[in-house]
Amino acid sequence: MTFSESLGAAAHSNRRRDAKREAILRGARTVFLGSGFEGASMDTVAARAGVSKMTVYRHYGSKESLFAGVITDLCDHIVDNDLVEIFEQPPRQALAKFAEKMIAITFAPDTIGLHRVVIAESHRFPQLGRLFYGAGPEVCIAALEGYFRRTKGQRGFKVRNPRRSAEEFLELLRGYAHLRVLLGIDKQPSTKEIRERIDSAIRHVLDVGPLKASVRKDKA
Amino acid sequence: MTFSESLGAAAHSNRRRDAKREAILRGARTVFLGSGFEGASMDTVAARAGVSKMTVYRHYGSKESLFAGVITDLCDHIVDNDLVEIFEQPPRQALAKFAEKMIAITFAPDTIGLHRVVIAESHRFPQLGRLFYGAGPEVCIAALEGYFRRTKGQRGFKVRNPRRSAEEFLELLRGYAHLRVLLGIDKQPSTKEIRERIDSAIRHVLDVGPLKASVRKDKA
DNA sequence: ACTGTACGATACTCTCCAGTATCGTTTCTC
DNA sequence: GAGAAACGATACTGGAGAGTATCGTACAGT
Repeated sequence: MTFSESLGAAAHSNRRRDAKREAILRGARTVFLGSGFEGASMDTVAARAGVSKMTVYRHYGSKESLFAGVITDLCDHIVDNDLVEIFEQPPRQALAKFAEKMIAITFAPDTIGLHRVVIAESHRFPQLGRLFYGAGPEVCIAALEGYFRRTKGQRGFKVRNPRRSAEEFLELLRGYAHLRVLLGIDKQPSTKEIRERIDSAIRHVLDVGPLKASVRKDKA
Repeated sequence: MTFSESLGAAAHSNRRRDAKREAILRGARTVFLGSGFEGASMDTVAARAGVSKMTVYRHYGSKESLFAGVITDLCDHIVDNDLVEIFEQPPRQALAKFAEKMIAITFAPDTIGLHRVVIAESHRFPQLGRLFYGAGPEVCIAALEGYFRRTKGQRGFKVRNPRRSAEEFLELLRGYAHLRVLLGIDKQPSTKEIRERIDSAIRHVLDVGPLKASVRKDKA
């Protein structure tokens, strides 16, 4: 929810205006994520949104403002589903499920584009860097950290510092596969690599038996 | 493009010309890393290099060509020292030394700027993404992979797949600290975080004996 | 000293693009 | 159905920046 939206749009519930605003946002999203801030032109945005350029400027006073609106909107929807309920199952399944969710979010085309453009423009818009990190990575890290904190002391966990382990789990998940996608070298990581990464991440925080045979909670 | 130019310049060793070319490259490096490709202007580059704009165009025929030259030159010098001799010591010291080296390279301002700009422009210049990855991360991964391969079977190593372990070691090293710097949130990781990351990375690939914090006596 | 090549300075062209102005038309609200 | 707000189309301004032209000057090698 953007400030101007929650104010101006809620005051008068103009259906037509909101639809246009949404169209502008969608068009601008495509263009900005594809061409970056400098590379995008307002004419292209207007054309892509199927809207007159004047309409764009009636809604967003400047290119900067529109860009900020696009990024803010995207950041609001990076992690839409709540991650808490995932953890209501045995550790291995919980972490595996969480990992799959993380992979799906991280490598979603919009997330990749957002990632790229925010890194590129973090000089011009320093606040957007913080916004993105807080709405994306930080949310995921915090969710996992909370889980580790709740399960602290339970057998089977190799967690000493919940915060550290949460970061490390997610770092092993994305790793260089993420960079390769950001650089356009790979389009997506292979399913094999995803499987291996999930396995490694879980092994890093859980005491997994030497082989596939999962050792249940017996005494040591 | 770059190849023909570098040949032509080497054919006649004109000292003055080479000095100018070097100055242009230095100036362009600063401007491009600071403002990105679109954000940089050729006038600024010329001024920064202390050179006429015409001179810039006599050396590099276009902005694209100059940009490619800058990135190529930077990629040639990401990992300048040879990493092999580092490994000629006991595993822990070897890995610790290697890790410090990697941290220093990864978080060097020029590397950060290069990273940022290559990610940003990987659409416009797809080959530069591959060039960067091959000259930076890939070199480091391969060096560590080679070490793991040579020490295969030795006691103390938790390496099953040398390639995977090499990637994971480096991923734990940079992790979100790297992203935070790329986003301009942090200027550099703290020395404490660096220490912890090196420790985690080594623990991930080495069987480290139970140290101080291993015994859980806190939090009932 | 001589000649060719590289450099500097300035001014110029051309294109692209952000943002504005105008005004007629559509659509929502009451 | 009337009035108000929003939209569309088009043309415009002003500025920034890539790349060029010209010509006079500085420097290298013989």
